[in-house]
Amino acid sequence: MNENHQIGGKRLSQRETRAQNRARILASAEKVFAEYGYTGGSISRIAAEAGIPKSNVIYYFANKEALYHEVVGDIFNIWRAAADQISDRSDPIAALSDYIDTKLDLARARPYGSKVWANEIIQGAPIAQDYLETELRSWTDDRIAVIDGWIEAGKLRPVSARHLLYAIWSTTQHYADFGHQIATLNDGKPFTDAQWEETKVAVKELLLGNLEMGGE
Amino acid sequence: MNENHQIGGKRLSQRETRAQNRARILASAEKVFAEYGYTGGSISRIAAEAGIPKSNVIYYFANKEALYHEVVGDIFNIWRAAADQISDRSDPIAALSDYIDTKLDLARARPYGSKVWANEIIQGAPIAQDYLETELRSWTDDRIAVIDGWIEAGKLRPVSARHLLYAIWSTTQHYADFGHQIATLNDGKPFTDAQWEETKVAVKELLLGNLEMGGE
DNA sequence: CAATTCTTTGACCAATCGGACAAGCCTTTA
DNA sequence: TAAAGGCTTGTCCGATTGGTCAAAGAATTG
Repeated sequence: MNENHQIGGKRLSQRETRAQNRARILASAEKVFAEYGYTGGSISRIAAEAGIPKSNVIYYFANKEALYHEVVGDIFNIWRAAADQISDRSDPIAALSDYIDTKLDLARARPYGSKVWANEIIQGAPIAQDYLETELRSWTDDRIAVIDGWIEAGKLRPVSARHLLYAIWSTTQHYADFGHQIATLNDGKPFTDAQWEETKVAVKELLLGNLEMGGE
Repeated sequence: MNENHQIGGKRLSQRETRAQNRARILASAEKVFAEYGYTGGSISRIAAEAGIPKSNVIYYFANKEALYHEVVGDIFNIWRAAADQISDRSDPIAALSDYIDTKLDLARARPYGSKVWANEIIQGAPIAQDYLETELRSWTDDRIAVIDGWIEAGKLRPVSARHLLYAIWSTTQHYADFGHQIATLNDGKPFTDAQWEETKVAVKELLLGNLEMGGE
């Protein structure tokens, strides 16, 4: 009996074991790929992080690329789900505020995922290219249309919807991807709860403060 | 005689040869490290990019880490020089506008350098930590003081100076680091001159549009 | 021109990489 | 409980890595 295959002393079925092991490997892989990049994130390092032998990683994922592909897909799907909050019918500023809040929450909750994605794009998206050309492309076009609709309806000051989206993505993800730099400039300490709240307020004010119609 | 050691058929001195070879290797290393990361950017790949044997790279740079260190230091110094444009005495909006313009120009001119830096920070700054703790730290503190001074003097709306700096860094560097994603969303084509100009206008409007006192 | 120094390069090395594979163990199923 | 299938793991492999070294070539110096 493997000690990993129980929770609170209760033995797990093979189904549960499989799910648990895959999840553990995926979490370790996300961290290791974030910290060392794709090439530097070796299977043995991922295995050590997960506390299992290297061979066991290969057993659950056909090869390194397949494992990496799942890690990248995970964070993309999480972001996509969060992005669907920008609904056409809501108040523009409220919708964009929610989106920024959610993105910053994710930057805090899943920094490794954000870093893996950043790494992937920096290196030319050898794996994620399909996501970019299909899902991200259509999603972006949709949201730009929504924002342009708001502008035409007079609910939002005229701005470049595309560059607004890019600014939201870059600023929010910056707090994950460059978290180490930010922590170093914060006396080496990661942000506290209060500092994350200040960040939300500041980012929203900077990016959205100028978009409200009839502003002061 | 080595064909590399001449410019326009004129033979070069050893001094010139040395400088030329080092520069060529550094440029190749910046590109390769950007595209493959530190671990993935092998010496042989850098050598191939530079068109010389691997041993020759090691001859000019003691080891891979030393070469990488110079690449990282180069881009940091370029950014620092650009940042000194934010002078205390200039008009706040004009100074910040110039800074954003310069950063976007650099994102376009040196995208590989920006990507190497991003990679380095994402991975916890194993090499650049000293830059962060000394030069970046004091530079950031200085500029925050300048911006806060502007606010106290009533020249700028009250904002978080720190988060404003982070927003400028993240948005401008995003156009380099995520250039592949942006190009994919731009029908697979890199930005034209006109699109870069639009970017400058849009970024400045988004980040600075709300900071002017007595605004409309 | 001779001696010295600098540059170039291929051969070589230990370490690590991703991955294959087989043997043994455990769980499920009939 | 017996057979079958899934899980775990150590061992092994060719390829690639960063780096050493010696020998030969070219430039500089006296």
